[in-house]
Amino acid sequence: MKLSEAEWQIMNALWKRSPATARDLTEYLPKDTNWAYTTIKTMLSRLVTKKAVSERKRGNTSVYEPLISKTKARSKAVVSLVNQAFDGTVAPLMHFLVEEKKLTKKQREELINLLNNETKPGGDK
Amino acid sequence: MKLSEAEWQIMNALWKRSPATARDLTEYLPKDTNWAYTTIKTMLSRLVTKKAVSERKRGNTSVYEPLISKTKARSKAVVSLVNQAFDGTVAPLMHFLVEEKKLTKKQREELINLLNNETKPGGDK
DNA sequence: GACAATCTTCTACGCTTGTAGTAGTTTATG
DNA sequence: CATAAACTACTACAAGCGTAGAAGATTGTC
Repeated sequence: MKLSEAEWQIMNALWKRSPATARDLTEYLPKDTNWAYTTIKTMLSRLVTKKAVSERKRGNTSVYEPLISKTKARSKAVVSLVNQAFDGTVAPLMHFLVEEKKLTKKQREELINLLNNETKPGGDK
Repeated sequence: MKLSEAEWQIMNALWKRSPATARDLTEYLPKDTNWAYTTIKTMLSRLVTKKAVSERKRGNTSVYEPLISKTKARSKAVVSLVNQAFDGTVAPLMHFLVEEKKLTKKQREELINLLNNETKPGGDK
């Protein structure tokens, strides 16, 4: 299941504020996202169809919750990008990031740290 | 200008083999891409319209060439991903890559090296 | 209880994408 | 030259996406 751009917006909002009604979401979407209420509903329905989001009724109002984790979605997205644009392997992407994106000294140090600490177990897989 | 998935395929082929006819491309596309010749032509036309590829005639045959660099396209793609899925900043993506993707010892060392060598100048911007 | 506010479900519509067929034009070949 | 092979330009068409309106059901308020 691949998320479209607009769907990412919704999911991002939902990950921030989990059991949420469509109305709630309006506040958690980027301020420059001026979607009609029904647009949000449409996106939510589509996400429900895709099984990316669950829907449950409280009174006559739907309450939504993500069914896929942010980590999972990110992972998918990264894999797609890598396959599409980086010959299918992560290393060139890393390379690219390190070379192209000027990291601050701090960021660089932090990464080096991360890299030195053997791959840590667990996390939200 | 954002490239679609299929467009990436074409561009990747074109970056590998630059002045190329549609026919040429068939050989540079992933072997599992069994597109009809006219499909490739359609994609190329669309890319020409988008100004991502140039078209010039040799006899009655079109010869195509990329107008945007791979680096540029990659950059765009990374920025999109970051905005969409990583809160707009590169660091979390790096984090993610380092944590989620198990890198080999070698890759890790290489990266540390990269990180230590102050951001080098130039490259194909 | 009547009216307003809110929700929900359906329907819509133009644009992009993936994929390709058709018909007509050029070129190569016996 | 006649015919085949290769190209081009145009058209098509279904699915997905971004965006939202309309009509009907529910609920809150005076």
